[in-house]
Amino acid sequence: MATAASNPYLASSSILSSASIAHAESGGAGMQPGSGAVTSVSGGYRGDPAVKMVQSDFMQGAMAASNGGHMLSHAHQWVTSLPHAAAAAAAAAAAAAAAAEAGSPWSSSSVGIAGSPQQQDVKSSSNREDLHSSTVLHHRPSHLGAHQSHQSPWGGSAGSHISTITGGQQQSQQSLIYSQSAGFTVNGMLSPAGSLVHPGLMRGDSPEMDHHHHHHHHQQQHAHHHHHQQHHAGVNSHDSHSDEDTPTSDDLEQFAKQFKQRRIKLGFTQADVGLALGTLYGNVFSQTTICRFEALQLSFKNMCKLKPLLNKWLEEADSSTGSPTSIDKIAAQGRKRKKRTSIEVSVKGALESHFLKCPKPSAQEISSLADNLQLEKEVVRVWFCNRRQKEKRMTPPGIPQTPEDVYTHAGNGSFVVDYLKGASLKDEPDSNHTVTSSSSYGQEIMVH
DNA sequence: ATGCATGAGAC
DNA sequence: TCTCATGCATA
Repeated sequence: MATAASNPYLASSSILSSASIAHAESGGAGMQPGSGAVTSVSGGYRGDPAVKMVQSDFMQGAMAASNGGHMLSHAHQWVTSLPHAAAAAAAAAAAAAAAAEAGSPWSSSSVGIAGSPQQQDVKSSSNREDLHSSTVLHHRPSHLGAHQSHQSPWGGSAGSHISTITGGQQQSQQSLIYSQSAGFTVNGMLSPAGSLVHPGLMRGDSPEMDHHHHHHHHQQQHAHHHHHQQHHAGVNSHDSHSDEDTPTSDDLEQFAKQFKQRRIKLGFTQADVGLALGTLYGNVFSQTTICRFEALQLSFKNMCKLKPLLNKWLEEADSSTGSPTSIDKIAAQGRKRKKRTSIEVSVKGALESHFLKCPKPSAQEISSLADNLQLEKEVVRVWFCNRRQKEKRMTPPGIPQTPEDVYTHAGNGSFVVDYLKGASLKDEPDSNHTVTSSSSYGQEIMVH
């Protein structure tokens, strides 16, 4: 059998990346047309000895080590990369400031959308003194690709932004843990996160929107105690932004779009933003996350959580136009990460079909599947997990985000709309939605 | 821009 | 174990 992974760990040090030891574990046992997957190995590790191992670091290491007996029985192709460590001391300061500023960073009532192209709500008042703690924005004037896309009529959905919700605490502490603590002057309490914790999420829909009254959705499971306010519904005249309610999908969509435009105009890359967020509020984000936010490829809840932060960044960003003060980019990494296994297309197809039949295969099924496909069980398991997550994103892959170029004729694209609107049905412990296209499972959801 | 992966938390 | 939020590494 594939003896899966004959390739053991990658020696941490000294391995030169140039060598790619791609080894396909085509097993001898069963002959399969093609190897199941290739683990493209590239020397990971760009070790930086300098990077000290912070607690976080070692925590991770420990965990990884301990879990050795787990399921990754034989697959060992881990490379050491360093942990992202780092947040700067500045971050701490900033964070502290932020904390002070608003009892709850997230629940701030401030803001609305900055410069909206359209009418939109114009928030007034309720701005706090701000922290502007520093000009931590990295300037990155490099290129100004002014290719703003079209922002079309999302029309008016107006408002609502920010929410008190943001139950993101859960993981935020996690983030804090290993993203901060970069040595330096970081004191123990950098993060405000600890104090405010009111998870809970609820969602409302926008009253104004046309007539999709059939969406509802909560995508989150449980919300233990949300003392949220039910938020309006139809409400007030201008309404538009009641900071308390959860943004609607439309709000998020609009915000994301606007955010991207501004970001580009200001000359920042997604990575810059992610880093800036770290220095500003203590939570560092990767380019990936920013990218996904802009593309609405995050869960509804996640979008809601990030919006306030990005919104703040935007404010800071365009208020301090031209202020340099870039901070260094600390990119540390250093933990053992399994090499990314690339799954063959054919195999992916197989997985896709199985997914359609059963989104949540049992351990047994996974095992057999893995066996047939010559993949490690873990890989298969993870594949399904990721696949499921994908289903929950606000914007299914492949769907044009611009209403404009979209076929105006709503033939059946409606499904997409629905998807967007109700992007998340509360999920019961069991699978319940069998959405997705019916026709061809192909691999992408195609609307049209 | 995305695919595969890690880990903390909720069951 | 699964879900969720995130991100390294990649195509």
